[in-house]
Amino acid sequence: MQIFDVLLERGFIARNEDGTPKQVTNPEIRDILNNKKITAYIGFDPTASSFHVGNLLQIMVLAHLQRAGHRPIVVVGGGTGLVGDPSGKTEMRKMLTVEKVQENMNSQKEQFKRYIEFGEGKAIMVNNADWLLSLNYVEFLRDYGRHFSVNRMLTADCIKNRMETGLSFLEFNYMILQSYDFLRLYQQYGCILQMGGDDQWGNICSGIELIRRVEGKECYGITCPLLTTATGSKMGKTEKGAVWLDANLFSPYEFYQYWRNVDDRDVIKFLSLFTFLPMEEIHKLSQLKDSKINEAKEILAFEATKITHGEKAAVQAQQDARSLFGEQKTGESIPTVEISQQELQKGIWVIELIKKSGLETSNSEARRLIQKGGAYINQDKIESIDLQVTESFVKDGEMILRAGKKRYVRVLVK
RNA sequence: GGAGAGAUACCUAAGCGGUCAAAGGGGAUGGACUGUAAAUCCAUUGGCAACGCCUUCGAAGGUUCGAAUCCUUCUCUCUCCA
Repeated sequence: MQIFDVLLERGFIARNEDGTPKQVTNPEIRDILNNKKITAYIGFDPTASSFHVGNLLQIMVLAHLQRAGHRPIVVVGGGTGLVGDPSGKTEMRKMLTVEKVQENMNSQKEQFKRYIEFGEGKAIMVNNADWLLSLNYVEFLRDYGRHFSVNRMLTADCIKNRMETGLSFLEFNYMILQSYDFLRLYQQYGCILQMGGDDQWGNICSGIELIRRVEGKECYGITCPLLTTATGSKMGKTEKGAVWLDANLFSPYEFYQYWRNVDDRDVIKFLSLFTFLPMEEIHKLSQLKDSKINEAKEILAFEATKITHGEKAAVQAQQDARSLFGEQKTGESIPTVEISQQELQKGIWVIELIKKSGLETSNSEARRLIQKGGAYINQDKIESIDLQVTESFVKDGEMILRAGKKRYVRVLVK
């Protein structure tokens, strides 16, 4: 099967009821993608120091394109990040400082390398600050501003939606800058396809329009569906916030657990999107019913963790998960805090220890957890809020704290 | 620049002089049930070595025995007009 159809089947391209692609500017792109080698891009604004699972879909698209022999371009939004994309948002994002954007950009760059191969003849990474920041205002308006119709822009969903809540001129310009990005990439790299999230439709179309006017050439756009989980919430949000791809913000174990705990109804969808397993295999897994689905969830968790954190971390996370939910009740990859021998000799108040472990953030919360009967130390329920934890609780140099059924922290004594 | 409306906890949204640490909903957390799932049910949801005390209703002042609630000024947001 060829790449366009692969993307379609795996769910990267939204489908209509009858299975035909829904969000493609021009059906010609199917033949082009299937039969030629082209250059395609997706832009990423550096709004945070790490990507999260919500961004993963777009990254996977580029990885698939590369595997199919196309040349992906990653556009890092060093310039557009300073403006802020209003698409899909109900209110203006906090303006990022120039330094923060720079910092975020640097750490994001490293993350791409786990999914996409860069280098001679391979994928390209560019920063739109390189051309956007040096633009001359009046010159830019005369050369490109004249191609944009305000009337037209106002009808784009991403702008229209903001007519209610308000839209600053700064954000209004985002679309123009992104369109200009596409034009530059077309001119410089022959890039003819832009992909992006569902909310990027307006921005992408606007870029295609600009290229048509300036260069008289037809380019293409495909958007990916906006992912929500079966329960309707946004993909990649947990109680603790976003599911980060950075191991320091979100440990491989927790990452593994995120996938291990997805809703039954999402398993097949996620296997298609977030692993490289062949579809035949995924179809087989979709036959699993009821509690058997857990096997599919394990595979999903393992494969997804492998892609983001590497095989070694995935093996470790899987091992630890099995041991924690099985007999052993320990593991190296679970979130770990350290405590000193001296501190323990004096004895430490459980509530203090729970707070230290990060399981809860205040004494009151820790106290409530114990009172609700959800706090455990080394698998024994903590019965009293007055418990003093001493060396007698240490086994093999560590203690395992647990809140509820799933939240584990390892306390390492040193 | 002119006229009006508003700002309440993680979000939403009641309260409009004491009974307010602040209803309801959502979310989150713990428990029951399960399959580390969903749905459902119960409980908890400002802080504090805690039947008490301390700090919170945009900010600062004021009125009052008593303020989220009334008054003044300020900041910000929205709507209409220019």
